[in-house]
Amino acid sequence: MNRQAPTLEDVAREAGVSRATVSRVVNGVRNVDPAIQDLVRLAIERTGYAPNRAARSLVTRRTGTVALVVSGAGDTSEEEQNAFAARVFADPFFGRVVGGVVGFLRPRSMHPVLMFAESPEARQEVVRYLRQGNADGALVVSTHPDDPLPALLAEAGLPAVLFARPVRPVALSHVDLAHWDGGRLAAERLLARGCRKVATVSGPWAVAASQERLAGFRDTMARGGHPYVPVAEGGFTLDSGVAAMTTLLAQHPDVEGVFAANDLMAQGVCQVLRERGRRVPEDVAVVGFDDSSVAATCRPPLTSVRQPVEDMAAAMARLLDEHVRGLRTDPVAVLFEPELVVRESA
Amino acid sequence: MNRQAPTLEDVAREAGVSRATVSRVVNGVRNVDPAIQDLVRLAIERTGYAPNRAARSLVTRRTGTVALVVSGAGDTSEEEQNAFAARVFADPFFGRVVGGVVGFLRPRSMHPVLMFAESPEARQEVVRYLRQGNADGALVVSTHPDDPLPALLAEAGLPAVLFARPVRPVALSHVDLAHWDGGRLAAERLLARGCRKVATVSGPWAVAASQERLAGFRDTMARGGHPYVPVAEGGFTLDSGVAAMTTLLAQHPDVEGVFAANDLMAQGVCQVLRERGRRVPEDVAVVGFDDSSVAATCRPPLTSVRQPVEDMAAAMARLLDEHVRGLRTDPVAVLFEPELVVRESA
DNA sequence: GGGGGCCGGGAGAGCGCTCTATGCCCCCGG
DNA sequence: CCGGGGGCATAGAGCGCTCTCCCGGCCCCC
Repeated sequence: MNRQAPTLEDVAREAGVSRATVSRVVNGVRNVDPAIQDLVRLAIERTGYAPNRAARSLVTRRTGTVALVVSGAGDTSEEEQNAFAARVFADPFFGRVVGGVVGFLRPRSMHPVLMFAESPEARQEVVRYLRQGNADGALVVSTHPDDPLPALLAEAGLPAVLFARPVRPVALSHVDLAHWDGGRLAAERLLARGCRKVATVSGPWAVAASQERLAGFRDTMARGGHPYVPVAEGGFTLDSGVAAMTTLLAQHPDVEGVFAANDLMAQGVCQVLRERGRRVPEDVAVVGFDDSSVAATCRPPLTSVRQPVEDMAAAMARLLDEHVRGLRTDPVAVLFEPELVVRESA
Repeated sequence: MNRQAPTLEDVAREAGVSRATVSRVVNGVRNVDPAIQDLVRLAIERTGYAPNRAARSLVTRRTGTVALVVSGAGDTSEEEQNAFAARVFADPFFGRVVGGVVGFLRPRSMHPVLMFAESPEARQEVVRYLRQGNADGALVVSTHPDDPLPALLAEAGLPAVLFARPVRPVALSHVDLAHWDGGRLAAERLLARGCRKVATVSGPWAVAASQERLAGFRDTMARGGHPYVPVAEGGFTLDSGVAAMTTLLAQHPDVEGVFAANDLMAQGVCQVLRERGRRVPEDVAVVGFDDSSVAATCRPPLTSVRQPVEDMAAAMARLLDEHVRGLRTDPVAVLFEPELVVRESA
């Protein structure tokens, strides 16, 4: 690539018009004589012109880029930083988020830049990145309830949208699921199957979503005549599901139905049950949460409460776009409804 | 954010020096009087200055951004496009690639923008994106051997580095694994365990890596006195591993060792074996490939041929950086050595 | 037939930064 | 005491684009 990239000036000269006219054609604004439009388009074709985005965004103050930030908790050690990305994507959830975000951005010729904010320095880097005008705003997916990044962004007045409602209120828009209803759906399914003895593996206490799923589940079970439901806390990982179910089974060997707060843990639950000689769903029915890819590949395939992650991620991108363009100024919360997907496990 | 972001000019005024001096301090070049440096730094602090990247890259013709492209095959239908991202990240492999890339980029204040090129339009978009100067170059991970993107990039003279050697030679640098040696390591392990009857689940024929892993495995088995090794072709997915193993087991019920060309398929292999009443590794030893996260979470944990994906990804980023900065002009191939990680499955 | 509005196009001023050319000042040698 | 040189800062010219004026011509209406 020795030859310089053609500029607006070159195209203008080629077409025999002014820079401004070419710019108008490129951006499709104002009325330009159709004949001249063709002339310009031809010149663009001939010169192989591609508008320089740096120059454009220098004046428009827009970049067409958004930061997609996966934000961790406090202070991840230096060594763990490299593994953070791999760990994050080990959960099929994030692939779906990326898919949803890209689905919205692509038709608009926008692009996501991937950032990880699992340490104080990394968080500062995110803020700096946005302040420098590298991206128009941030889509933040927190893996930890105490994530300080949202507050940092709000404080700096940077456009951002969160996945899930933050524990501490922050002046940012977010999307979320009606977790309580998700818990309800799981309970209704187990009740409908006639399960008498029911237990649940919840997510981490500190996570609001865990609490709500649990509340929805318990309230509904109570209404169905089962006021007491044993709970074991998990950490949304397969291993934690195994551990929680092992505990539950020791205390309640006669369990007939289990609700796990995500599919990964439900998979662990199934493993433990099978190893202990219980058949799923004949002896014990299992309901998962998320309807992620593991729900389908699990043995047996999991009945799961579907979280429309792609739609939620797309909505995040849409909200951010509206904030960036000034179409929306006040923070807003968009709530999605879960749905029960019945497979074999319950 | 109503107040305008401070500019170099503002800082210069605040510090009582010229724009150029502030620029020198910010970029740490040339000799600037230490006293004045402090003065400037103080002014930067006070004004909360952050250099505008668009303006900078307009003159430096560098962006500090690289495109991380996951490139598919031919023409994915419109509906599938959204799911492509999710499918891609369902393979733990990509999470590791992202981790390796970010590990290299971050210390240099560079960032990856995620792109998917699974349709002709999407490929054009990648080329356009780079030609517009949105990113300095591309890191390309192809999921399909016939991927036309590398040729497109080479033709346009855009800096790019590939993961894995392309089938059709292309004037681009790439990193790759010594796949043949990987196959050899798997064979040696099964031979050392005394497996007599051995079979293998290969990757797709069209993929060069599959061929080489298979060749290394077969050649080594032959040298060990087993000239005939049954093969079933898989597609690097869990389902395809299940299907392939089902076929193999039907034809060779007395199999004692299985080499699967990646961990996902090895997991499928283990599932089938367990369902058919075979114990792993007591009855049948299983060796996987990649040493991905599923290798550790699989039951039993998989003995696997480790592919240093993070290192390879980091090397891609480093090569791209060298190409972009003109430190390297001719394409180069960097080869990595696999390593056997012994767990329980073999 | 003349004036005002409107439409299509051009000129030029920046956007915020880098970097070259230039100038100032001080120190040193003759 | 003067000329020369080197360190350190400044001035200013762009980088490629958008966008606000502004101007010329045409149409329409009175």
